[in-house]
Amino acid sequence: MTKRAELLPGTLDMLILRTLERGPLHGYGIALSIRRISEDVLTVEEGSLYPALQRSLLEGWVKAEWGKTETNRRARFYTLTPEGHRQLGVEMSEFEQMIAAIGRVLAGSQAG
Amino acid sequence: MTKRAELLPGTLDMLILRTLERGPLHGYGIALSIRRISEDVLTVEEGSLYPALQRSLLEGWVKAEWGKTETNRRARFYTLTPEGHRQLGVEMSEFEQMIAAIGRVLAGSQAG
DNA sequence: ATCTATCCATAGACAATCTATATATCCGTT
DNA sequence: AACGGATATATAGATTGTCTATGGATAGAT
Repeated sequence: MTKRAELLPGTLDMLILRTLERGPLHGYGIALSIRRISEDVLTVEEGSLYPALQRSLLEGWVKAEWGKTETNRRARFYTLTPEGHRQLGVEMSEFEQMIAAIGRVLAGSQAG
Repeated sequence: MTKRAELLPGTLDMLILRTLERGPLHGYGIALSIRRISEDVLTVEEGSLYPALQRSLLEGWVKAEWGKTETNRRARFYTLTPEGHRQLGVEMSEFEQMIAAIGRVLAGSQAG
């Protein structure tokens, strides 16, 4: 059976940063948010999420602090930094350029 | 320096199959075609291209035979099989579904 | 004859994702 | 009080895909 990817590789950091642009959130909440807004198309596995958050911390795109959720659970809240905001802009514009280019290659059989 | 990807990972097979849907072509020609149609945004490196073609051969999505180019050069021409055509349809529809989902996350409009 | 562009192909490095696992807590149910 | 399910973080290891680097071959132009 063909294994269906849960995520388009190379887009996870962008999705996380965009999610955090709406406000600080903990890891689990980020994963839920992406899944819900994507209407269950995009599933972020823990094994992808936490390494990605570590990368973003190292890059200075997010900062983290421990806190409590609304339901009184211990969780680590991530906040977008100004660098992260800038990075998101870069990634979104590169992504859109690529999608447009892919669209040009794909166009022809279904575009009409 | 930030390393810019030449290609959105996970899309190469689809781009190759779609290129071959227009007619048989050799590897080098596939790379040139993708680069030109994408207006230099997408660059397919040899180290990505040939392994991808080998995968597609093994999967039965393409078949290959040696021939000559218009300029009298020895080249291996790849042709899309019916299986490859079907596979392309699957990959394009999954891709579009993902792009739509990513678009929802990036746009931030919650569907209700 | 030498250079450039065309053409195929592989090995190894590297990065990103997924699978699997471990730990821990809160809360409702039995 | 014990249990299970949902919440929550995190890492190790496997897998996959792409890129870098390299090698070889040939046609045509200088």
